[in-house]
Amino acid sequence: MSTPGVGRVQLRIMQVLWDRKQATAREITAALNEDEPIAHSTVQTLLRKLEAKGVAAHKAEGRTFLFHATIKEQKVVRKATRDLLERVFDGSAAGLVAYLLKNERIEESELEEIRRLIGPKNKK
Amino acid sequence: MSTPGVGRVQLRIMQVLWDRKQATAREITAALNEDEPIAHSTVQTLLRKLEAKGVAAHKAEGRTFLFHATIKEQKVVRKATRDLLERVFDGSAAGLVAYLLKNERIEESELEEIRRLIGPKNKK
DNA sequence: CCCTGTCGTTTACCTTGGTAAATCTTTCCA
DNA sequence: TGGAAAGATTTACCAAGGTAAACGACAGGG
Repeated sequence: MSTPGVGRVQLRIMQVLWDRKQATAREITAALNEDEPIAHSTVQTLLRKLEAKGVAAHKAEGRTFLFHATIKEQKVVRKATRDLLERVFDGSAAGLVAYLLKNERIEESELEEIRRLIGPKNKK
Repeated sequence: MSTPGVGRVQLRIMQVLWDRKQATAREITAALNEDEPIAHSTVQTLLRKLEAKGVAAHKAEGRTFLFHATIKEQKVVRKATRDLLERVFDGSAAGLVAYLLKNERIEESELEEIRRLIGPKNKK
């Protein structure tokens, strides 16, 4: 299976799991509520859906469940990025990079790092 | 209204409209079918949905409709990119650029263009 | 011992995107 | 002139994502 897609809120849940390695539903709800209101039952429903698609799992810790991610963040990042690339930039990573450089503000310190990543012009 | 989101296929339809300035439903169906099979009625349904959300419109040309986009491609590109940025890269354009440079193949000729866009290191 | 709060589970909607057949309508040619 | 072809419109599903109340089970305090 080719990395299932996760929705917006589902992703936020996954991010909590990646951050903390493991967390109870309650903890996740608390974490998400720092940004936007969401009912605990909603979080539980989403956790189920995440487990159903195999990207998260849980083990019982007494009466409560401890959830953890079963897929690497890298995979999800890759899929999300590839999606944008395919849909909007005709598959061209360079096109997206160019777009970002032209249209989004980037700090000089960050540009520095980017220059480093590209490396010097190597003449062929 | 803050630029409505358009789905995968809806976006492909919009891309045809941006390309050709205007097109009939038939022409759009034909264009999409070059890549993947899709029923004409599906295209028509989607065109309606696009009109409903105000990103496309039509004028009658005899018995048939001529559709055209009513929103700039730039807007949709921006929204889609911002979405990925917010959801996955914590809003950091530099983070996404770095990710792309590290994980996606980019041609040397394209790198050249990217270097140009960044500009030379200006020492502080 | 029982009541209440906390767990997880079940059930129920709503929206959006996608897919497409069925149907109404008009045109035009055989 | 009558019916097929081609438009548009209506109607119908299905899946996914999100939202959340309702419900059943249980542990722990008073």
